[in-house]
Amino acid sequence: MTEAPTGSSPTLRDVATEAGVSAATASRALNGSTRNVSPEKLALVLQAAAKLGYAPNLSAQATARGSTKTIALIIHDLADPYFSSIAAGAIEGAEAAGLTVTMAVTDRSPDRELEIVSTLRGHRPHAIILGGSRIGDDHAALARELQAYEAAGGRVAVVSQPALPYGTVTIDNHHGAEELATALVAHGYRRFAVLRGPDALRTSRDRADGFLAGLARAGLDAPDRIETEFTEDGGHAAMTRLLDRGLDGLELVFAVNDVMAIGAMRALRDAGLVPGRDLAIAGFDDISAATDVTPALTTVGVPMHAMGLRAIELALAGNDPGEVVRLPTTVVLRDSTPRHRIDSQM
Amino acid sequence: MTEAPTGSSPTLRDVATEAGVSAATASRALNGSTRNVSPEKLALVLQAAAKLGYAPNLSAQATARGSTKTIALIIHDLADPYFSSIAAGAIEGAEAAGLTVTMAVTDRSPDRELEIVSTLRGHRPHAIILGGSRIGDDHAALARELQAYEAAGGRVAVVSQPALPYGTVTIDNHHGAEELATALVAHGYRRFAVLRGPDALRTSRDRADGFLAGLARAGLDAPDRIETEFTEDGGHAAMTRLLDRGLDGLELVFAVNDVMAIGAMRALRDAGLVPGRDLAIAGFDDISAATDVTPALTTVGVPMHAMGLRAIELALAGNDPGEVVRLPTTVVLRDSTPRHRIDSQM
DNA sequence: CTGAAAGCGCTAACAG
DNA sequence: CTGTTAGCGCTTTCAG
Repeated sequence: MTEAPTGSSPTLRDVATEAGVSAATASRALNGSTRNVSPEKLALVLQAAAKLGYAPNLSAQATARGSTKTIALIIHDLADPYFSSIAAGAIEGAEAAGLTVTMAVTDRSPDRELEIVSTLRGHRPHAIILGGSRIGDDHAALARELQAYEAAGGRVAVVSQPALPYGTVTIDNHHGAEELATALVAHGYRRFAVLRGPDALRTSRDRADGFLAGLARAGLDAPDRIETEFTEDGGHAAMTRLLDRGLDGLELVFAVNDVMAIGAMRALRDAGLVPGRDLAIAGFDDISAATDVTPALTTVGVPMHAMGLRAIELALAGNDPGEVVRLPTTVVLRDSTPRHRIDSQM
Repeated sequence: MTEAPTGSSPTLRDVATEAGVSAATASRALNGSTRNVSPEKLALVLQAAAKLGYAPNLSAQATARGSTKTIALIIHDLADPYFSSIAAGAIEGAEAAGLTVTMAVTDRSPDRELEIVSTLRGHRPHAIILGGSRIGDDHAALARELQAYEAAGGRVAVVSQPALPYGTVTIDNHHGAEELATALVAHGYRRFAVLRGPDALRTSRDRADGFLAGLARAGLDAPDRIETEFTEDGGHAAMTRLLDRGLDGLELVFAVNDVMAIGAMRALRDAGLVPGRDLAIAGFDDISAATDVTPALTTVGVPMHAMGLRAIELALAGNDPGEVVRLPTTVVLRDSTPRHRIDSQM
């Protein structure tokens, strides 16, 4: 691959000579304590810089200073609204702090994630943000890499992974799902099924368990649980399976995330049924698509943008190493779970 | 047995001494022409690096080499599926080439974009990718900044902005919309309205114009044009306005992008109407939400992911400076525009 | 093949 | 306030 020579960018020295001052003065005028340089020279330097179209070499700055103005953000999938919202929040927070965001995507592969952390470490970023829950439970290698980074003075913050010993911003998946269950029971529903993701996925587990807990608290039996992929197609497939088997009095299906729920709705329509009327559906996350679908999807709102933002703050503040910030979720009842008729109460 | 001092990462020299070789050899073993170092020393160095958890300081590497292994990606809005898909494609391409992506978002502000280009230039990235169409037509300052970057050996590629003198990957918005119009006319539609974005937005203009051209070719009159925001709320507002004013025989509304179309569908439902039945709707982009809504949205498919990918390739190849890659769009007819009854053909 | 030495562009003590 | 002098961590001639 062609190595484009960056040779001809004007350097600090160019600016300095152009302005008739020393490199040190130029540096001070452009960055350092602006206070200590005379107004005239300051103007001269600024003018020279503008004339030459000077842009400081950030790499050189970084090596000289020993620290960078960047934040490394690792997420699993940019095309997923869940992650891109977190990323948007993180970027906003970073920019507010005058930091640039470097970003890499893992495609949900733990191996790739490990590799990325290792590479990113080379950038000596101010902080590394892990933006999403991990697939597996095997953190050993990742933890070691992170450990090394932190030992060298780096900061780490994690979104939605209460498993690592770093500042973490998360939500209470269990509680959110429990509240949803309670609200749905109050709406008159009694016969549920749960569409859940792979068991290894902590998030999925917590949400499914929370939902069951909510039902249990209302004195209801544990519902059917169908395991499937954590994706829209997964939701579609699971619902199709459910339909094949016969609904048999089922009133509401809770999918552990919105995309699954949306897939389930699609399966219903494919079978000639109307979501919300023939079978109620609820999801989790409140991605923007939740209000685009018809009927609008009942779900649990997750403050994704805020999570990204808070993760940055957590990393930058750097007080309590293991601090956990738990952001509140909100049950959002929409048309996919209309108030249920009383006579179905048993 | 040298222990890395707490608070800083092990350096190349640390690895070198640990392995009992010179820094130069360590450098060669870890990066340079692996050929020129003896197998034993190679092994020694690798082992030492692993033991110390060494991660090369990329900034230092960059200053020494004068070039970086990064690509700077500038995007308008990460939460918008259109841009995040482009970004995902770009990231994929960059990673395939062993490059890291640095990313900044402009929030659709030209000033911010300019500022960002200026800052990014300081990173001396291998290439800068502008990932989306610009709001205004005033490129002067941006062009100058980019010019300076390129003069210093940087590469630039642009997505969807045929206005700048750089490698550009784009789609034929005009043609795509024209084809859509033709297809819809063939479906029996005759009375249209167009929801368009701000006039300054080139993309919006081209799509609206293309649609009109398609109708004109079929011998139909120019339809109503409503200008609004380029967002879902904009689509909602415009459609609401349209409803207030009375549909008056209107059969189909074409919104210049999918999010606007989805907003319009929402407005319809808010008014108690059924999209697709009472009024047909079509959009442009084919974002994933287009298949989530009910009825599924007729639209023009844009290969966003591929655009991001090609932009990287274009930048990296660096042959023709002003090369324009035009990716094909595809009309996708879905349920939001059912075949129209013949008797409405007037 | 390998080490010594000279930078890369910038910052940060130190004297003046 | 400002110039001089050292580096930052790494790469890369240039001799051996």
